[in-house]
Amino acid sequence: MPLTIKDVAKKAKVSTATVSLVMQKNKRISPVTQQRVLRVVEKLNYRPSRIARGLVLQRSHNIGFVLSDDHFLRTEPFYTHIFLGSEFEARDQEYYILLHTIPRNFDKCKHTPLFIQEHNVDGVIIAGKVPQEIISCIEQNNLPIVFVDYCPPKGEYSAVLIDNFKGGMEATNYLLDHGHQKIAFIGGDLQHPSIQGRFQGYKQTMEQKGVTFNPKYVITSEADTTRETGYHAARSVLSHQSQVTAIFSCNDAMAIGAMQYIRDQGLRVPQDMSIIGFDDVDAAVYTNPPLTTIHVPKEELGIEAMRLMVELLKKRIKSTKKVLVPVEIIKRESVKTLKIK
Amino acid sequence: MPLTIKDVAKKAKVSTATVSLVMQKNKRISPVTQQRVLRVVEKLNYRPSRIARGLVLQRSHNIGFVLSDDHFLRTEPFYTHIFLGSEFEARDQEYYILLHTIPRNFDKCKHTPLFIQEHNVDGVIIAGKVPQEIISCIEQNNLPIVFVDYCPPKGEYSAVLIDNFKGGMEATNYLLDHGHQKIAFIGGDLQHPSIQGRFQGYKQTMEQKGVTFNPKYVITSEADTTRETGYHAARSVLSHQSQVTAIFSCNDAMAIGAMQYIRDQGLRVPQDMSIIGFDDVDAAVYTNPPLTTIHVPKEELGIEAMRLMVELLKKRIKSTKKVLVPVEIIKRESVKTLKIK
DNA sequence: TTGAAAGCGCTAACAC
DNA sequence: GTGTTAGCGCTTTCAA
Repeated sequence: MPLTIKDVAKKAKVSTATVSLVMQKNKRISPVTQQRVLRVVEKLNYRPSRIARGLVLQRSHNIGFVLSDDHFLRTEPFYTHIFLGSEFEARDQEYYILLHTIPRNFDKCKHTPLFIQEHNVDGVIIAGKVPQEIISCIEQNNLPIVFVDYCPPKGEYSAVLIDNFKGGMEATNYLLDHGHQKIAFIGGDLQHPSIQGRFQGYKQTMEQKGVTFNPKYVITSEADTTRETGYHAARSVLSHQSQVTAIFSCNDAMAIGAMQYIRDQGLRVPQDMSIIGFDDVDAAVYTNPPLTTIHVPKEELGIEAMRLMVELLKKRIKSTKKVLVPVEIIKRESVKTLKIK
Repeated sequence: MPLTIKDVAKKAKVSTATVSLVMQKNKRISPVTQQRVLRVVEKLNYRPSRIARGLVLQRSHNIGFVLSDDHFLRTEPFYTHIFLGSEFEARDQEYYILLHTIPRNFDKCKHTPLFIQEHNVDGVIIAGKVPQEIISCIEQNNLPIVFVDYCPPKGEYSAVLIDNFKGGMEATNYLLDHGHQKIAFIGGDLQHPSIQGRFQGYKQTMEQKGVTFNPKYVITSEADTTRETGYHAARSVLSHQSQVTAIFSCNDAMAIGAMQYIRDQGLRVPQDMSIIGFDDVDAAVYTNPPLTTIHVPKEELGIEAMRLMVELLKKRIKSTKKVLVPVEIIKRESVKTLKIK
């Protein structure tokens, strides 16, 4: 019942091949027939079936987007923004995204994306850390991969990454410039490249500026980087390192948790403790006081990932490319200028 | 290069028809050949191509999911949860979701989902309010629609809706039970069915309980239902209706904004003003104090929508069905018991 | 119980 | 410049 190329061909009194060529804006067709066909197309409101096209072209024009539901459901909607960025760009490029979230209790059989084996995607974007099995499966099927915000340390991969190191430097410099010297770093697993990058930015800046780096000021015992763990990390800092005047948190979620702990202790931010975050999450505007942080262009990460994927798809040869997305400091009200120096 | 039904057929020494039948668990195949084919399928790790299947079956096994990006990007990730609910259920049912977000500056030509005309979805789920043109376009293409959280007042549609009226009643009853009588209602456009439902629940409960309903306590002049408008609405209430002891906000976002205003005035929640929200948004746990609110099972809304869609797709005949999802009150700390009564 | 063959809607090589 | 036709991977009649 739905409209097909035959209907258009019949009505325009041409062959289906001609219609097909016109739809592809092929030059070989005379302007006259082209106009005739186009008029019918418009009148009938015809669009070639993506599925039929996909079959003959052997390309689905879909891109898989894989991330853990844990990441997606985070209180701070960081990955949501990345995902939406990719979605916007996909639409611009006339691709569709097939989202696949991975549950915490990953089961290889049950949770490997169907779209891989069913040849329903041309490539897949992986946001954040996912089980290695998924990556292997995609590679076995010879599909191009673009990583966003996380890239396996081993192997040659295409990826869109945050300039974590530079962000760490900027945050630390900002605190230093405001007279802070005893700066704590709170974060989760230092093995994670993002956290490590941010930490290295902090550490190296301290050393460059001739401020002694004190490992006691570094709290990275927490497994996760949530508001809860930020709360705990702040407790560690305040109870054992009372000289600390500022905290650089590896992300906003932990910074928000830390602020909560500080407030619960009857102290005030920034009067009694300065704090700077990383990510510039939605909630950072609404904290009390608003959180000074390193802005990560989340939509842009997603957009760049999609662009990179399309680029990879265009050139037939396998190649890898890394895109580093810049960050910038957003000055709000959680850092105080220290007079005593 | 990718694995096809032919490869399996050849290796199992049967025809492609037989393989196809086996894949569909068709009884007509003898257990012996069935086993033989299945073994090859397993060994080769074969899965029928979704696209080829789609072409011959005339079903894409994709479901479109349409919502405004405005809704998706809200500070409170309400629709994100609905979307993820649908995604979970889709995977369970071996469907895929094609997301399509609609920008604020909707342009009929540019922003009508491609997947409709390209026969790339079997049906579409519409979450929240979207332009009428989209709905018309889907209907013209004879695709089933399931609405979530909003349903056009006119016409017979399938929809999954929140029991807003009951939620409004529960919230109001809770305040009444805690001794409040002068209860303000703050909300956005009363024409919106959700807000209207919540408001009616409030109004009718007041009247039923013999508490005079005072229209002056109703602030619905705001166009939107954001933290900002909640802030403004609270200002209206506090400056003109100083007798009010409690506020019922039509959603959590406005409630959070209202709390901010109250705090900015040097007043405290709930000591000086009680407040109850609606939605049970992620942030409601983190407010100071945590917000008492009406919980809306957001994932479930998405799941139900997807289930309804699949149900519609199974029975060939057109039919409509409405699902009402229940809500429940979540008691936290933003409502005080009034002693004076 | 199994296989041959047609055909889903489209593209592209080739013929005219 | 345009039409004919084979075929993408699969399902499904129909025949054997």
